Amino acid sequence: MAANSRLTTAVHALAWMALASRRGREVMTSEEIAASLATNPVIVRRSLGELRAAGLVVSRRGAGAGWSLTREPAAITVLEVHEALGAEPLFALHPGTPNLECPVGQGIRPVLTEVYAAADAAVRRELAGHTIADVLAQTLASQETP
Amino acid sequence: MAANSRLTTAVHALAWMALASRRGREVMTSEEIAASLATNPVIVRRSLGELRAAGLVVSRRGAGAGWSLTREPAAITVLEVHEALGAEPLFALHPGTPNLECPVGQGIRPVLTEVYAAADAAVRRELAGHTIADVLAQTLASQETP
DNA sequence: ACGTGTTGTAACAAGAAGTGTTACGATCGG
DNA sequence: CCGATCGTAACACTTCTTGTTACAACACGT
Repeated sequence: MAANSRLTTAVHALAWMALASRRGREVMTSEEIAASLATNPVIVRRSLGELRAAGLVVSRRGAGAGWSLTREPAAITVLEVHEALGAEPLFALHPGTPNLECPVGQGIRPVLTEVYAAADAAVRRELAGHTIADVLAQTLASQETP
Repeated sequence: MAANSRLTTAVHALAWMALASRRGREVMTSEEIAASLATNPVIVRRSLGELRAAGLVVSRRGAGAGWSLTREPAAITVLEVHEALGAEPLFALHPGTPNLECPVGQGIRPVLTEVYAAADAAVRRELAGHTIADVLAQTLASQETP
């Protein structure tokens, strides 16, 4: 369970909200969203709470409250979701400082930092190429062939 | 401490072995390598053990034993190191199965699998563009300007 | 104004993974 | 045969993620 499934949770929730919105249901409760994910409503609130901080969704309290998208699904990229969740670097440098008396230990960190940044940028470019609308369309398309 | 520093450890070790090899020291003990990383020899043996399984290094036991590269540093890409360490997927799908009665829950998994695979491929392309020799050269170059 | 439904959060448990340490058997060169 | 070194198991510690329960804050309808 090491790898992050948080992006999956968030994208699924947004796609589900996008579909409901298209059907006229603009507001959804965390419980309804959790039902689609087969998980706990608190998980949904936590995830969507981060997306709200990034401005992708809004929530209203009180009776008849819930969550809504703030934009068209076609205007939300998976990259934005990823960053809203506090994207962590793919790779980390040494846990502690390496031996600086060694030529490699002294100079390798900036080099690896650059390599890792390039890999990170590549992931971002890839995620930026998909929107919530794309994901939803492909999800529904895969079910039209019985 | 969430992110993987294993790639850093392994690349650092290989670069250090490459430098030593260039200086005539073909065999290094895990203790010498650990000294450059400022960590425990067992950490090094664990990392290099995975690289040995991938054929990137060899080890010899007994007195005067240690580790050696099996190829020129210019022929080892960072991608190979990454894969030798058992590269895990960047993102995971749902921890459990989502609700299959929901159209999104039913169809989203293959869609996300594709998106994640594309991101993975992008990282691999990036890492394939750097070799141990590159990393070592850049590491040493950064120290020539006092 | 009240009651109800929902969010917002805190607290906690369980599990997984990474890092580091100690210990000890296995192996090989001299 | 001895000593150095690998190979590996066992363990502790930390951090992260997921999931759960609990409860206060809040807002809408009546």
